[in-house]
Amino acid sequence: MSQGSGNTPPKRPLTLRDVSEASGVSEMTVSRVLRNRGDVSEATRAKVLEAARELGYVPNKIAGALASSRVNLVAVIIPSMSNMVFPEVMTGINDVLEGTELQAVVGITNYKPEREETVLYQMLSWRPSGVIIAGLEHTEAAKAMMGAAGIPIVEIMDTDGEAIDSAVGISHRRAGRKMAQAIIDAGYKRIGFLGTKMPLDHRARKRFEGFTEVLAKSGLEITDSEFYSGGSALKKGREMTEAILKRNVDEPLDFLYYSNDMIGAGGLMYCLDNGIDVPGDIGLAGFNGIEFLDGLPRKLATMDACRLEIGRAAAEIIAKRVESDGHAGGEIITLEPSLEIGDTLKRKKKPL
Amino acid sequence: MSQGSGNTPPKRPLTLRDVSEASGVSEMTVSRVLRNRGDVSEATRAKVLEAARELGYVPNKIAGALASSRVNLVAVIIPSMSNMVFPEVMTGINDVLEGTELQAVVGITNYKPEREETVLYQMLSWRPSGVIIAGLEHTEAAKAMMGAAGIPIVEIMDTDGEAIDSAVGISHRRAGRKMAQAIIDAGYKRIGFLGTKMPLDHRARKRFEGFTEVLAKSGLEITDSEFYSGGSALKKGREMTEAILKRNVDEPLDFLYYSNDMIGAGGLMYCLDNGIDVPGDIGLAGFNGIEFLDGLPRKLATMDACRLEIGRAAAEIIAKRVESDGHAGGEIITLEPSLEIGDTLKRKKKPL
DNA sequence: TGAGTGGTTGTGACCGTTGACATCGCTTGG
DNA sequence: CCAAGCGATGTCAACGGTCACAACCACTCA
Repeated sequence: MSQGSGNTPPKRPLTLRDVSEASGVSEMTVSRVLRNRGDVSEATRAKVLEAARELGYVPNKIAGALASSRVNLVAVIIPSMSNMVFPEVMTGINDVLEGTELQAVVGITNYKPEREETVLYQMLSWRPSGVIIAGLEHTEAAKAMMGAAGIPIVEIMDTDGEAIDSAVGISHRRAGRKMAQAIIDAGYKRIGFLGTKMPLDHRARKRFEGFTEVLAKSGLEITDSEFYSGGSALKKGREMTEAILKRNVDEPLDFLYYSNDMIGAGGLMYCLDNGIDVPGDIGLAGFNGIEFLDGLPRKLATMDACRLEIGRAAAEIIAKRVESDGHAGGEIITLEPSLEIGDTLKRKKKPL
Repeated sequence: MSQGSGNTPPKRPLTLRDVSEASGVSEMTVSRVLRNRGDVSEATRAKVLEAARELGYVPNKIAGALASSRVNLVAVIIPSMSNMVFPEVMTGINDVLEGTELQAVVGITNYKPEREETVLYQMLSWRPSGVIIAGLEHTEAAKAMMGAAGIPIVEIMDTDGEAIDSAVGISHRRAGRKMAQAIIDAGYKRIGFLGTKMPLDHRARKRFEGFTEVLAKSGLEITDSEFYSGGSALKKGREMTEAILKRNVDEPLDFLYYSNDMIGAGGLMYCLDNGIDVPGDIGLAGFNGIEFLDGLPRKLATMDACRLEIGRAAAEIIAKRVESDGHAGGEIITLEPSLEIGDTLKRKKKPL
């Protein structure tokens, strides 16, 4: 329990005034130098920078933001950070934002609408330049806040629904349909579905809806299904797969559709460990296209959710709007998810 | 490209003044109501809340923070978000912070010291209440900034070195030593090492150093090694394992130590796919203890890095300091990583 | 020589909220 | 009956910057 710092006892926090006194110019000039704004002679610029460095001055953005009513923050509100999908969206966002003055600030909702509302409120109270938020489903209050915020709002991941302002994503219904069609085309008939308990995962639900819809058109329906929540997705995938297969030994399933790649990978491993021929005995498919799949013994069929691209596009919309100061908005970008057949979805007919 | 909002055209952003006028009291009273501070009669409180809700007023924390010089933000600076270790640290931090007024703000450095310096500067310019930063190695400028910031600083993950203020972590040297000892005790002799190219991953380096140190004491040394950077860790693990094994066919290796669990898992899968008996022919171990391992066909030996606990403890230090307003500091917490033998590290002697 | 010019620097108001303190209207007790 | 006491509310000056504009400084050019 010793004293923290060693050299300069930093009593009162430094301000522009300190730097201005140390360098013999006005605060305004210091401000200009530090922001590279307006003309300042090379001589004074050097003098000021030297003094600032010397003192270890760090500008106070709080004061700056208040005075200029400009905040270079973009609020990013997502449900989770621990499932490989949103980190990649973040990467896309950051890629784009790095080329601008903007800075992302992340809030996590854990898939809880009330939590989302709180987080949104917190973030808006910092008056960010824009909001990127996952999904189209929000509480009424949240929608109202975003509608009234007067800043660009981009809802990401999903375009099956009505956007408040702009949106970037894929149609999950369509993704579900597309996968169903591919499975049907490959000749599978007895299909099992494995996924999260969905009440709050709207995108998984929409995929499921699209999926069953297309099955129905071919006179098929889900033969059995299995749901989970929490825990290690890989392990859950194993367990659920075991459960669903053992439950259907008489008339065995010939395909398993997983609502995400991680449980799909678990299922794949279960099958391989137990000598089940994939895709001979049974076909498998997941959703997301996580790079992680590359290392598996067999490549799981999946559908790329365009995560990186979604992040990029969303950030670009914000950046553009901030720059042009324009209140145009209302841009909707629907990306097309690509089906990746992999090794686990090929059978009788040639696919697609 | 239509107009965004529908109902209330939000021209000028709302302020306390708007609410005060709408409810017929002074701005100060509104402020008090909204912060639950000081005595306000039940009647006015209700009136004010009603007006605020009606208008959709969101307080401006920028102005609030400036006036009160109190910012409920904690800067969290970490190298990456896409490798399963830091997300869990974040979870620990958030767990604790949720019980306080504090709010974490994350900055990502991508393991680049200059980037870390920039991010730190950016975050400090928001005058956060504390900083949680990964590692003990920083640029001189970064150290200077933190030393002079006058707020609690907690360096996490590692305690092999000198902390600026407080620190929470494990000794990676010790972790490396411990693993080496376990491997030696199990009777393995020809040991390969597989890891990241380490110049910037100080913690991996320290584990490596501790590891070789103990080997040396038993008259052993690393027989061969293999390094990678970027890409899917699982796949890289496979590839590197194949490479290192094929390079040593004459005198085969009997153990592979991986610098993280993900490449370890890839290695494990390679071995299983190729009929190599684990741990009979060869033993394997990783590092981190990611839950993901639970789903693998065989449980990889690993060492838990106490990620959740580190996050929690760090957040607690900050919370305590903020609350007590105390400038005590200098607290160092060294956690003890636990060895998990799993299925891939047992052979001649019985382990530990 | 004096007005015009353009680059540099300073001045004072203001951003929206909070802290400290003053004020107001009432109840209370000697 | 009045001072004290108290809860509820208002006033005003910060907080640390930035903005718009004024002022100043050579110089140039007629």
